[in-house]
Amino acid sequence: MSITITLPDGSNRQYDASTTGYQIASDIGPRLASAAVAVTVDGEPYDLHRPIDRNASVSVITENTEAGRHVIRHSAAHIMAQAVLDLFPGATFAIGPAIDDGFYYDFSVERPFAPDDLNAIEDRMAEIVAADQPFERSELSIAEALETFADHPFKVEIIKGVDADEGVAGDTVSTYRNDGFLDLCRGPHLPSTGRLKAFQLMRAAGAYWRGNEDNPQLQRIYGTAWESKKALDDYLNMLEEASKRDHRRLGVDLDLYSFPSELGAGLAVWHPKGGTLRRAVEDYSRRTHAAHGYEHVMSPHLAKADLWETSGHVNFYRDAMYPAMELDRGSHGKGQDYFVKPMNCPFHILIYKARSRSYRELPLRLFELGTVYRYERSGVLHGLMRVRGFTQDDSHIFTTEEDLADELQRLLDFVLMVLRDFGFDEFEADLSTRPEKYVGDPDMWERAEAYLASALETADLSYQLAPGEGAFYGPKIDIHIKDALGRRWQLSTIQVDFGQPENFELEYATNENTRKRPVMVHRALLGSVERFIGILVEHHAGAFPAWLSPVQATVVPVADRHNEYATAIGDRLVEAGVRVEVDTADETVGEKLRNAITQKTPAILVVGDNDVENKTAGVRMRGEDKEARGVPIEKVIADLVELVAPPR
RNA sequence: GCCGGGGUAGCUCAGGGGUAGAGCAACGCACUCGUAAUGCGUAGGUCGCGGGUUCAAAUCCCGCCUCCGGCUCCA
Repeated sequence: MSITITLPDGSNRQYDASTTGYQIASDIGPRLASAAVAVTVDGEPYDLHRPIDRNASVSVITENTEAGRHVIRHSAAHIMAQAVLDLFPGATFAIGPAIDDGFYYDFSVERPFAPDDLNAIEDRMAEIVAADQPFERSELSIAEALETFADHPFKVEIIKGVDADEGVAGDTVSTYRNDGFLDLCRGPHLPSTGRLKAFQLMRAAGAYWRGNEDNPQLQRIYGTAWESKKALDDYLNMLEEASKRDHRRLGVDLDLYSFPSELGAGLAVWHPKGGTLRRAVEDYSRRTHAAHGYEHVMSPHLAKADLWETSGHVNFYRDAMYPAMELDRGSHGKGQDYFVKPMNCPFHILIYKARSRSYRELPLRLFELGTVYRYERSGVLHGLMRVRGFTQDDSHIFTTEEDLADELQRLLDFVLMVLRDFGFDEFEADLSTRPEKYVGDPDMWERAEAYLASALETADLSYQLAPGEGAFYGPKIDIHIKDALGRRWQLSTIQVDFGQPENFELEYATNENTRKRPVMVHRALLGSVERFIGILVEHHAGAFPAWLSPVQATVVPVADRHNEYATAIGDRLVEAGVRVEVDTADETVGEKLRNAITQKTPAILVVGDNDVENKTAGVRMRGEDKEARGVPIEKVIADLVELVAPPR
């Protein structure tokens, strides 16, 4: 019997009903055949050697694509599990998917894996790869599978689970066998273990079964696998580059901030240079908000428990709040509980409520660089990226529902402008819609979701829908940026809130002198200033755009006798608004230059005899290894003034 | 919080029951130098904190703090 195979280019080929993806790939070309790791048949992933027995559209998955690497990594996970089960008698295995950049597998073992164990496992994996064992697919009924995996309780749970997605489809499950190792798996897999060309185990860690702390903790091993040794090396180099850019390391090298253990976990102090950087960021934020119709407000760090009860935080957010402090306790009576603020919104609401509001003053945009404190569990703290006290560029917009669409559009334009000004130009957005538990009118929700979507479309921002992921009080947009290493960070968030205006009974007077309830929008552009600066440091690898650099220019005198001239130039630059250092250290030019380069100073001015005589300087810009000699000092100053100008 | 690995000079790290080590940084002296490390010298440590074992603890044991990698959550 003959079947018709349709290829992605629309062409058709005739085959026997027992053909395989490998056969088809080979007919197209030998190079494709050797790069192929699997195929899709009418969109469904198939092993290369799994027979295709019907008319279908087939496309070949090659090893150098994300889909291809997914297959490679999934097979690598199997081979690792096989090695672990070989080496650790009594071990049982749970789940082992491919993930971004690699794979992991979770095991239940008698003792946690030690670093040396990973080497042994890697060696065993290499043997399995060398043996080039074919992966063989077969299908079992649920009953057969339960019997087959009776010794592996986590597999049994997966087989029984209706929602589980690991190889479960209808009445049967598929398994893959290579040599003596059998795993429950949906596939597809590489044709054989020998096709795993480049892999490395990365680390072991504890992980809860299904990510739930109430479940037993398993031992997870992370690995990475690639289509070639070169691709693996590139990835390892990227990790190396990332660790060189680590904001915690650069924080020390560039003297920006530190995390003294005397302070406590998750708390940072800002050194003068970090303080300067942070002030540049915050000044920019204040300036641009003022220019975009925001009014600056300020609020204290504490408020009475009553306020947090009205706002719902005590009910919904208490886990992340610091415990209450009882103040003003009299000699017999009970005092008043106060909470440190985890959010700024209730304060801004109180400002709104301070007097009656008219439709004429809406949208009212209240802005604050508000420092909030959230209790984060000790294990999750991470440099500036995850701290226990941080400052949000926070704003609450009070608007009529009629103005909401326009306001969201303006807001999104503003967000993108700000992120671009800091050097980010790749964005992705998530639109999170109404969850099962929600407050407010469903029609209003739908309208707000539509406004958010249309704002995204008008801004030409690609976005993913996250159905049901909105907060209970309103839908939201989250904006992610991609940094210089291609990593994705969530920065901005725009959240519509139907709940708080209700909680606080907010109103405004309409043009007909009736009372209506405003809609609130919570939004933060940089998110947390601390975290944002951590991301900036890593994105720019510490070589900040000149307007953000703590030191924008360093003046290097060639010898002692040029110190006076160098200092005079420094004074001129300070007057012109440039952040400058004059390096009069008793060192060679080479050493002083090296220090300034290591500190990633945007501009270095070297001055010697010729410069003193001619009122010039040698100018060496960051990233260039050729300098300009004898530049007239007036031009140097004018150029630097231009260089350090903020984007707006 | 849980699992694993760490904490020795400002930084990066070696050492491992019996007088605490290196490189860089710092400080001093000499050198006065034209685009990525001048030379010589000096100083610097309750070996994270507390308790225990021991004639003796940085080293072994216990507890705590803190950092790193994960789990979970999010700015």
